[in-house]
Amino acid sequence: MSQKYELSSSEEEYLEAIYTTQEGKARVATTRELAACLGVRDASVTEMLKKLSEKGLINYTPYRGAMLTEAGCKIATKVKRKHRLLERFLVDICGIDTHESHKQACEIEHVISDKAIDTLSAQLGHPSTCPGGSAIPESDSEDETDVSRLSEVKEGSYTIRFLTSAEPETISRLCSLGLIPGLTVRVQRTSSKGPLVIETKDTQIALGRDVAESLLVSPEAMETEGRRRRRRRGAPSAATPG
Amino acid sequence: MSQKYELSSSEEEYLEAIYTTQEGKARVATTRELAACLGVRDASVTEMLKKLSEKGLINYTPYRGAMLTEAGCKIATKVKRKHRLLERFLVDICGIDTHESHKQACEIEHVISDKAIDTLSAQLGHPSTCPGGSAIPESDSEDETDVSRLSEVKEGSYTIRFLTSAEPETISRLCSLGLIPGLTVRVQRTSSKGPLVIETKDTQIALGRDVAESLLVSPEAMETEGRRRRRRRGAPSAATPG
DNA sequence: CGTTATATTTAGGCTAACCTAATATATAAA
DNA sequence: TTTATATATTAGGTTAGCCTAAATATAACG
Ligand SMILES: [Mn+2]
Ligand SMILES: [Mn+2]
Ligand SMILES: [Mn+2]
Ligand SMILES: [Mn+2]
Repeated sequence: MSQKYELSSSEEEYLEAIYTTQEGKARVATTRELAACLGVRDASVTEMLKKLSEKGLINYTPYRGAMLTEAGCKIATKVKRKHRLLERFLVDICGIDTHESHKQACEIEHVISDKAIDTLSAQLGHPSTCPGGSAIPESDSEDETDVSRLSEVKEGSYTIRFLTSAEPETISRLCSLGLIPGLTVRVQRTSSKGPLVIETKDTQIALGRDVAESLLVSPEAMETEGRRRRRRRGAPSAATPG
Repeated sequence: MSQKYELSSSEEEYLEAIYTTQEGKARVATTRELAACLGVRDASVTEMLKKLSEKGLINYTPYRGAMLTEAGCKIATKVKRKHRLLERFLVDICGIDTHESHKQACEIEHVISDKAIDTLSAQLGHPSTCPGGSAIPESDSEDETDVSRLSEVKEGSYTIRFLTSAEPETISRLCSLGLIPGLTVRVQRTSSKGPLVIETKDTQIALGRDVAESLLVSPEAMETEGRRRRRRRGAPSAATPG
């Protein structure tokens, strides 16, 4: 049933392109369209369409065009989701320009795992669109992570998940305060105006509202499986020396 | 001089492997070692060593082994840095297990840009080791973090970034003086002893040395190129629809 | 309907990065 | 030093994914 083929980057790329041309109106994608979209020659497209058809990922009628099958659509959607989330990440978090972020996203999308991308999505607050405005498909695996901006939470304990800001200095500042992912902080007072006072292990810090906005936190974690595993890491593995 | 070749993932991979076998002791890497490390056959290694040698990235003596040149080492270091930072990211932030994170990092490292990885490093608080414990090489591009304690700066204009103190009252005091994050102040005199005199928009304030210590400031920001560009982004580009 | 223009496929090549098998060199043992 | 073993290189082959040019199918037009 569910193909456990390992698809090549190129095969995924073609599926993604078909998905894109079909987006919304569900018409067939023509050879030329795809060639233009992918920056390859028509002949290369034909070749790949035959292969994808044999794998049951598209319905292909020679001289007529191609259309994703259920199976193909599932894969394409996943890839597109990764692409768009990665763009969000690269643009919003890393401050990469849109052209570069597209290029990088379109490579990383083929190697990043489903699990990693779901976490990333949570980190970003489950955005619904990519920087260009296109919709980001939902994940099929349910993964509730409760992430919000530090500037919006009420009193209590929170774990820092991520620093989001395109401004390097903001990040530097947060780092120099030790406010890095993994740290648990207590939010002390939250008057709707003025600085936010938070307490770390040994210090109190007042943060400007704007800065607090760039800190993504989740409620002090109950012991989750993922976290427990993470804490337990450490023992340098001889097998994967980095 | 500085090779503006675009290297393939594979070429980078070999450089990285040579780097790894050389790490610490600077001996040559043998064909067999590399083959084992990369999971390919000896013959494939020989082939690639010749190519890398021609590109001036390694010193290769047939039957003897290979060693990175200055140029090759620079590239290998960059790749390794990316690898290890990505592992940190995938393990710490995404909760991926070490084996998987190694595999993913080893692919992403070849496509993620220098700029993106530097931002990521900052996000993670500039970690010095990968999850396995190996050192993460420094970035060659300087990334200014310019935060210091008010008690230590010389005359000039500064912006208050944070109030840090173990004492809740200190923070309250500073807040009541209007010394909150975001405010720009001029430091007037800095005798090495005694109170510090600072000037805000409309007042002069004398601060005790100890209090000044809990104020983190950065130099009044000039408009940097990076910052300007970043602020300007935004307009969704029709060219790269995600 | 025939003719022309456009879109698509087929045929035949190329390159990077692998591989196996055969050969050559270097090192260790006798 | 000669021989045996381990290591490295060369020669020749395969595959995926691209290409160009030629052949063919479809669509558009008078
Ligand atoms: Mn892609
Ligand atoms: Mn893509
Ligand atoms: Mn790699
Ligand atoms: Mn690697």
